[in-house]
Amino acid sequence: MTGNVKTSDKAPNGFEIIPSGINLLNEADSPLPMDTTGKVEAELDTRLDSRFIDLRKPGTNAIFRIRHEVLNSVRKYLSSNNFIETSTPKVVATATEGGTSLFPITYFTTEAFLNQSPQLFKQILMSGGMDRVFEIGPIFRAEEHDTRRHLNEATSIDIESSFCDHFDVMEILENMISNVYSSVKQNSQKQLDELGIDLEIPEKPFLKLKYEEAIDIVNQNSEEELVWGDDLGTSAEHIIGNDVFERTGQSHYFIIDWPTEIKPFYAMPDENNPEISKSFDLMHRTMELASGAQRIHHHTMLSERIESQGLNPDSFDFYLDAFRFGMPPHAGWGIGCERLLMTMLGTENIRDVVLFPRDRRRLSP
RNA sequence: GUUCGGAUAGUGUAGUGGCCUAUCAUGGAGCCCUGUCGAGGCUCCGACUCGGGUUCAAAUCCCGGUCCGAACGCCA
Repeated sequence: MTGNVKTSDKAPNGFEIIPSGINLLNEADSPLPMDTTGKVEAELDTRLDSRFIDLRKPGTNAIFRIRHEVLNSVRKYLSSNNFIETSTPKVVATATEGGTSLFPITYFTTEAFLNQSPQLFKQILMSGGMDRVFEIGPIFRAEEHDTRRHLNEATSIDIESSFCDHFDVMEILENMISNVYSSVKQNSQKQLDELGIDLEIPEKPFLKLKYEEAIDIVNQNSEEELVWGDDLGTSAEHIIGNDVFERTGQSHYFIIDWPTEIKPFYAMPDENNPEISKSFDLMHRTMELASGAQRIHHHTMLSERIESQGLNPDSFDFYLDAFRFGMPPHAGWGIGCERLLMTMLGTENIRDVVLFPRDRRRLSP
């Protein structure tokens, strides 16, 4: 449309165009798959089937502009703290950590898998003298989970840093989270307004709750009878999250001092008490956001840990070799980008913050 | 994977055996009105997830399939 733009008190936006010409660029079919004006809600499933229309709604659009701001501020923050961005393979020969199921694919004539985490590769880089690295990329999990907070393809923000322990990287993590919140508040206020969100920046430092304290909270506040060594289930996470929130008014906190047995093989056992590992989870009141640890940097110890978790060290040669020629002590973490966004914006479903989510039932669009 | 719940116009919904040739909103088509609003008024259009069963009678009850949601499990 061409014409003169005039200010007008009566126009909803404060201005209007007095047209002198209209040129039809392309016609739209009718009816539309859903309403874009906010008069009639559409269910998530309907919206995802027609993302191209859904994205025309200001609220949906705002989410993805904020997502950009989150990733942009993560890159800026980590870069300015001497981390360099890396890209590691998503097509891999073996399971990363053994725990979760992987998607098998055909790679020419052999079987390969989609990677569940850049973990092993970023550790290899530590041996190569790339002292501080980060990666933002897709991870794939073949778990048949069916919840509001799981995806089969997610975006992971990962760091690894040499000459650091778990406390050092926890500090980087909480600083980064705080920085992301500030950046979004500063640069995406229009989008936050569109979503009706008054963003509160989490207070630092985040509470550090010991695993054994977390267990006590659950046992005191519920019917559950957890014993040392048990993993924390969903309802336990909620009980702990609510307890922390009531006491501190904060949604973010760390759980530290996890039993070595329930953490991945590469987590460093505590020197004074090997039953406990130098690992942590970053929790939000509603769910787990990140996990990290100081890593084992001794070849022999690592090889033994792989074996004791029922895995075959031979299939980890490509990884273990990096520990034989001078691996510095190092630590790192990985945080789910979608969970970070979801908890920040308070969306009901993680699929709300992914353009084209992949879950157990959805492979298209 | 387990348990529970659901599926009605393009979209979101009402309807728990006969009053359903199925409600309302939004949308579309048309007419009227109108400096502004999600403009308004009127007319019309458009749907019971699929298959089987019960019954004189099924959107409604029963069985199975498909799809969807929630909690849990698993995990980030």
